[in-house]
Amino acid sequence: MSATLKDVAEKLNISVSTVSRVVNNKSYVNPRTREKVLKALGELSYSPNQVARSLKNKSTNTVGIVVPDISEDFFSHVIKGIDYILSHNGYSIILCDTGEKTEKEELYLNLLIEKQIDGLILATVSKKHLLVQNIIDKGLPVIFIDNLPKLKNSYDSVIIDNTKASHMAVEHLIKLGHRCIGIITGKQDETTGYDRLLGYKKALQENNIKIDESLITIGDFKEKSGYDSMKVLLDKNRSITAVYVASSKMTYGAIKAITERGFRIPEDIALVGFDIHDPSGLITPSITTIIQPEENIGKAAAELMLKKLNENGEKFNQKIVLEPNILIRDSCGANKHKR
Amino acid sequence: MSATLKDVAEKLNISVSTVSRVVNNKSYVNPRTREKVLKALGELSYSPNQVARSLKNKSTNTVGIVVPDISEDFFSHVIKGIDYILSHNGYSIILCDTGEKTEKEELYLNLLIEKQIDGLILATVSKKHLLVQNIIDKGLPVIFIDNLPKLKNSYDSVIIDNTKASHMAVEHLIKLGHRCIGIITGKQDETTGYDRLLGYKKALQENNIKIDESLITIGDFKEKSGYDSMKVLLDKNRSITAVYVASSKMTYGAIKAITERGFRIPEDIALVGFDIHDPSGLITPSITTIIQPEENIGKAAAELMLKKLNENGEKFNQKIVLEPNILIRDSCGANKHKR
DNA sequence: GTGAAAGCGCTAACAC
DNA sequence: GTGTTAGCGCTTTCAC
Repeated sequence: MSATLKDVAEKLNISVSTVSRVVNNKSYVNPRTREKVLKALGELSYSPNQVARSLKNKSTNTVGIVVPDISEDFFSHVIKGIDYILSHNGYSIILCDTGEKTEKEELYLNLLIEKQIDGLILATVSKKHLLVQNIIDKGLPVIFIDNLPKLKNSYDSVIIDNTKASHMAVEHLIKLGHRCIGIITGKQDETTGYDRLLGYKKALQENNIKIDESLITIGDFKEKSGYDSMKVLLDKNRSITAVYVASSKMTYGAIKAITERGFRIPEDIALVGFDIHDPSGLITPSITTIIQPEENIGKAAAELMLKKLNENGEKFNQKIVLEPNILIRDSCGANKHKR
Repeated sequence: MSATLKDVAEKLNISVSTVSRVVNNKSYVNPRTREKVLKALGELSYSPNQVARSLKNKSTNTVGIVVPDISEDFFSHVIKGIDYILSHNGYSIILCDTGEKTEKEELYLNLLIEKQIDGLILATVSKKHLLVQNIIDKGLPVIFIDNLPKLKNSYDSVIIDNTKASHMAVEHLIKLGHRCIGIITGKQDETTGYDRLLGYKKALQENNIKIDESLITIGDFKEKSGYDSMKVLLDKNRSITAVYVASSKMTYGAIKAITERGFRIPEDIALVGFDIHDPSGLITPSITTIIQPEENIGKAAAELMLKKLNENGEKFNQKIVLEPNILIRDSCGANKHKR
């Protein structure tokens, strides 16, 4: 076992409070005793017990992070950004991967509460917000990322402008001459899915293109739904010349469907994807895509968290909206296409 | 604030110990009082304070995970595996991303000690093992993954058979008729880099191919070093027909170098990469690659950790070695190639 | 079957 | 400037 304040105090025949004072650099301590203590601290290689501190201080310097899938590029990068900021400010993170399961999310939230986290950053997949509402009501700082819940009051969040993201993607296709543009978005009870459809519609309307419901498909952000939706689009609407797919995995699925049906990208179908990273630079054709500033989302969330943690008790209810980017690569070609 | 045992006890005019007993289901409690307590627990929505428990029990049910870069596919998948197993066993994880910095690694290790973690899973980048040696000597369960340190005694680890991985890769190239095969491996003071070179040499020797030092290059697992090393290989050795690259990022770099020099894969240079995932299936040419069973590495590490945690005090010093896989795709062609 | 009491390691009034 | 004390919320002997 490692040494405690008491051990050090006994060794020097002084009181624990004095030792505590030098450890924490609080209030004056006689320089001479201070020296002695410092020396003893080193000799016994004292290391403060944060659990005891936490119990006393009612603060663990820990924030919980709950995400659906840590192996997704998006989340791993967000987490990297969070950890970068929080670790520089004396906080550590307890990471929880829900595997996109609502029940697991609940288990984790309860566990985190028991562990007395100081704050929570949450990418929720749940539709029932009772628990998280309780947590917020209790006064624990909570910041939502990625997907936003429907709660009775406003709350803190860091997201990208999903409407704008879609708008950018669809604008791009329209500028290239496409008018019959399909979309594969996410479920409409998730803000990400909803907003991404909204931006699509807005872009079309602004360009006086009639919205054709047969060009709209709803997936679940997973690969198979992208594949299935794309097949539906190709079958239902023979004049489709372009498609915008609102998640990375669905994009992969959609591309497989397009290829299987014997169409070429971008010659037959132009495509804008989402969150397509391609670190190898070898994806062919390279995919024009919306990119979220993941690490910055993480950093912004962490900074907002620090603010909430410090200006204790204040309710900010900030909604930080970062700008998405569009990365123009080859999957839309450069010119007007007709199929 | 949430209710404490004391709150519940006072409400019922009984002692905290009784309440504690029903919460923990320990020793007999009169069924009638038990009922009453259960009811009160619910009414006050009691939630145990794990910090207090931890202080008392000297166990936090938390394991620290320290990795160089959480946004790397390899680590994010390993972590997913770890969390999957540990969360099912009542443990949570504190995640630390060192950004491949030795100093940051040390900071984190000290922090984790202060937070009184019950165990540590570590992918170290450090060459100085003083601190981690101390941690092990203290009796804290430590498991190494990915890269292994040189310590005075044996220790627990979960890795893949890196020698075998290289052997498989090079065998594959030899079978295809290549005899002049380059390698880009990692630093020789890291076990990963060393073992991967070892397997390369073994495969050549077994096939009576003389080892040519000009075909061996050492990178640092990052993209640029793969790029630079490949250029060196192509320049130094005009008869090279194949290359094996021992990390994902270096593979990307190497491919860029090959392309820039105007060579084709696999026609001019056959290539076997490492950890190339390609969820899109769109990388062209698709890369034949060694694949590590990441989630299983994580799961194995977590299970070993649980074992150490439970059979308290025992020293296992197990070295769990998982099998790598080779995924045959297109980057080696199918036949004998000469340049 | 239940309660009283000590103590985990620390901090922070409050004395002196 | 330093020591004494109480207490954070919990578990666990030890009595009764």
